[in-house]
Amino acid sequence: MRRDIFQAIADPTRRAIITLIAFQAMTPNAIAENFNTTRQAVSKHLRILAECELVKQEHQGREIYYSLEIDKMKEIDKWLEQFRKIWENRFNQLDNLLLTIKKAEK
Amino acid sequence: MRRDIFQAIADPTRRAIITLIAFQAMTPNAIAENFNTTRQAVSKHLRILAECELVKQEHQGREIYYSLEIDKMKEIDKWLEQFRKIWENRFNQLDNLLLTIKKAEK
DNA sequence: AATTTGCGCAATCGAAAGGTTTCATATATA
DNA sequence: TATATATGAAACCTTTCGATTGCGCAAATT
Repeated sequence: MRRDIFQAIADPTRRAIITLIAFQAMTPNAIAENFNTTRQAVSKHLRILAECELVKQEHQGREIYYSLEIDKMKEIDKWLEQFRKIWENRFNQLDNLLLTIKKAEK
Repeated sequence: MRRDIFQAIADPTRRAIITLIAFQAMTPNAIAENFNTTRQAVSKHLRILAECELVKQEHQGREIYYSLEIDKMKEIDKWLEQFRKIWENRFNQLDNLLLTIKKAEK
């Protein structure tokens, strides 16, 4: 199935996993210890994250270390870009308003 | 049901709606004209967006104008913050590497 | 060689998602 | 007042999601 990064971060457990492995690679078992679910459930989440290339695997013996593909996260940032322009502009408008008020006070 | 902004933006149609009404308020009918679904389907999406306060309504006679609650979008940005630090740091590391190479060339 | 450990995969299940159709209601228009 | 229009809500259906259970396989350990 076609996976999407926005769909990937929709699930709270997956967001937690992302945060967890952002700084250090971890095995499925180690990750699962942090949640109230089975290892298999975590494994499924990892598969979804891997499908949309949000995580990368590093095999080491029988263990698999998962780590965050940080560049992929930029895609979310990229989508936000269009809106950031708006809210920054709003802020400028507020600036202008405050300036107008100050002028009026003089 | 408890709605979540990340769940809200998981659906591609909802993301398109968000982009559509980011700059100007629109009625459900006008919004629906842009998609290959019924007005009722769009209405459902709007309800979900309203539930997590991503859109605000402005009643005007029998019409309802929907517009984006831009501040709510910042919550996504806020979550991204922690990762932005990482990828900016990566960039600095690359900078340092390039610097080291330059030094070595001398 | 036998057993334990780490892992992914497949089957199954209940809940939720997203869509359509049908309706009820309020406002505009004839 | 009768009719058309804009909208939300409810009922229903199919697909997808997230979780569990049971399994098989490869690597480590005994």
